[in-house]
Amino acid sequence: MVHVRTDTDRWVDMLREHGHHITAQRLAVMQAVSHKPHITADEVAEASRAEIGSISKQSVYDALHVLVQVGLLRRIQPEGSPALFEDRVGDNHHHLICRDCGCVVDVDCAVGDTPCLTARNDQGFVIDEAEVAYWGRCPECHTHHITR
Amino acid sequence: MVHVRTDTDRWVDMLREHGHHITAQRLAVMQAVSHKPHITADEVAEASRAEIGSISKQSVYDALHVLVQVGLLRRIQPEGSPALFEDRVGDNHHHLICRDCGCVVDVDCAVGDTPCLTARNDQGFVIDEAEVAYWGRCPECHTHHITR
DNA sequence: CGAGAGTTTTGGACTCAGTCAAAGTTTACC
DNA sequence: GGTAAACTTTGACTGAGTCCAAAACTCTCG
Ligand SMILES: [Mn+2]
Ligand SMILES: [Mn+2]
Ligand SMILES: [Zn+2]
Ligand SMILES: [Zn+2]
Repeated sequence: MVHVRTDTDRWVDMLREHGHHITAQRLAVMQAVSHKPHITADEVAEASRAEIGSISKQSVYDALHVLVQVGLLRRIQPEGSPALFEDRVGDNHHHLICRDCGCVVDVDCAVGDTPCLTARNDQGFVIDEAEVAYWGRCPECHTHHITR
Repeated sequence: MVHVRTDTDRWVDMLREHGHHITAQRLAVMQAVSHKPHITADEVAEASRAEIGSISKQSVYDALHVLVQVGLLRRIQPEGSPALFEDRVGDNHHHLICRDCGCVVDVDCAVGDTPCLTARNDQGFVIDEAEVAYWGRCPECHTHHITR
């Protein structure tokens, strides 16, 4: 019987590689985020509780921090929103954000793979990330807006 | 004697055009922001108090909101920072942000004038702003970091 | 398997930036 | 100058997240 490498296996390895313990809480948090990208800490808590019975608010935040550190999760925080977490990492993708309903949608980088890391004049800064947020209205909200 | 059109004149006109009252508080807030770009609400309060004696926290927030609305100010909010205000508006410039000291520096848009408003695939969104934040280390922080 | 070291989780108090709401004050306009 | 609308003040309140010290757990090694 062949062993199929599951997501969980990957998460476990990644945590171990970085010298972290494997806990039910951390796996539940990964599960929650992988099932709903751009999820809030609060929603993660809710989903994790459904999964493992109970988890404290603090553990959710701790787990999210560790998982971001080891590179399994990415944290974004649009203005006016609490932090959002996603498991699509390492591809430097960007986000479309609706001003009305706040929904967030992935969008591939317009420039390339390791892209947009070059500002026209970097003023001596050593840049490691270019974060792009496109603000506007999602299709639904736009329709409502003009037909009102 | 010729009348020289001051910044204050411009602020006053702009407020009036939008049907807002001219108040000492609003002018003091404009003054504060124009003297220190990327200033926090708290720092605005402090500076305004020095200018006009006293102003409540709430009035500072109210004034900042109105001034953003009429287009005299712009509000940005890097992750992990309270909101920052600046009077350089309408030029779609972007920001370099230091991960260590949090300092914020202006950088011209890499694309052009009404630029970067085109995502590769906008998924039906009607985009009105492309916000770009370049994250990294400022010259000083970078030096300290590698020589430590 | 069992013990010990080191890590993680918990719950509760706390912070910080910002908002709400009601009463008092100022501004604009006739 | 008098009036209505707009603005400011004060103080309580919220939401998201952090701090802390004690209790519980995971991992490693004998
Ligand atoms: Mn995303
Ligand atoms: Mn700026
Ligand atoms: Zn929408
Ligand atoms: Zn710095």
